[in-house]
Amino acid sequence: MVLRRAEEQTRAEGVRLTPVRRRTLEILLESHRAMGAYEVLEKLAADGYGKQPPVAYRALEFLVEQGFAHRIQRLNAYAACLSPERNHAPVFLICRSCEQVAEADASALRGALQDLAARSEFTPERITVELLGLCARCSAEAAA
Amino acid sequence: MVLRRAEEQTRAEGVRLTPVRRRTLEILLESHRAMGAYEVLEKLAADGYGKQPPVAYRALEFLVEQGFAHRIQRLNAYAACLSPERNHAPVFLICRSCEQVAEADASALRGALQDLAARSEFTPERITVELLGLCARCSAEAAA
DNA sequence: GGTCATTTTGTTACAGTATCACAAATATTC
DNA sequence: GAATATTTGTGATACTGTAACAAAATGACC
Repeated sequence: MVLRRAEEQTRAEGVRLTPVRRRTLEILLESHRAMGAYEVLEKLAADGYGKQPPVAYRALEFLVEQGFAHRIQRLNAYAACLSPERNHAPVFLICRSCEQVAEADASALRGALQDLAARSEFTPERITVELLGLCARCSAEAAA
Repeated sequence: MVLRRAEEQTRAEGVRLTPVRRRTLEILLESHRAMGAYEVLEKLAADGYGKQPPVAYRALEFLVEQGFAHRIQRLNAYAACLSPERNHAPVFLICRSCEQVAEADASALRGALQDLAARSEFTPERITVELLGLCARCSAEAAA
């Protein structure tokens, strides 16, 4: 069970699975859905915890750091498409330092993703593959 | 050249690459980065176009529809991790109808992604793979 | 060219998402 | 139990995105 494992792991790591944090994990587990931070916040507030956004954001951040939860990504930024063939599914290489975005071709991944979706009887409509990290130049600078 | 191709394609499709839309594409092309909608808006406003968010959002939406730009995804929702081993890189199967999130294992993709990153001399730190679509139940309901 | 329907642009107003800065409370260490 | 560090809570505010509607531009038709 996930909660039990979380308790053990936090004890082992010397970090604290405090009541808010624990309750936040429970909320995510109970819903089985992707939840917005404000949705989590409402439930925390209903249980007597703080009512302000940072309460939820901090607990969620902790869970993500510890690997107990994931941050599901959604829309926020735009980049021109450099190879505008119809229906291409690019991989984005996003540099977190200079914010340059490179596109690479995802066709090698496509087959694997289709298989995976088929095994779960899932019908994919939009595929998102992003690598966040450092581009060649910035990682050279970081090393210098 | 991307702009020229966009002109031809829009003419062929019978849609209009109006001045704002064209300028928006130029702005994205000039920056070579992922730009937020408000950043684009500032530049549009400086060029004498509208100053309100919808101006940028609409132009960007058009470009994405036509395949001239991509929407880069960012943080918005959270889900509990069901297999909290350290360093696992899950694929998310997100149902756009019921919002359930399933995790599948991405290890099959990992190799391909590493290769791809290596070829671009890119150092990945965080990998995001998401499939947005319909889960088995919702797609059955949609068919009914 | 003038009229009509359609599309596009612009604005106001507002909803949703996220962070900063600081105070109060709680644990941990010695 | 006093000192320190961590965590929680609050108010204020910034950033991101959308709804609704009016004005302007475009295209089709006569």
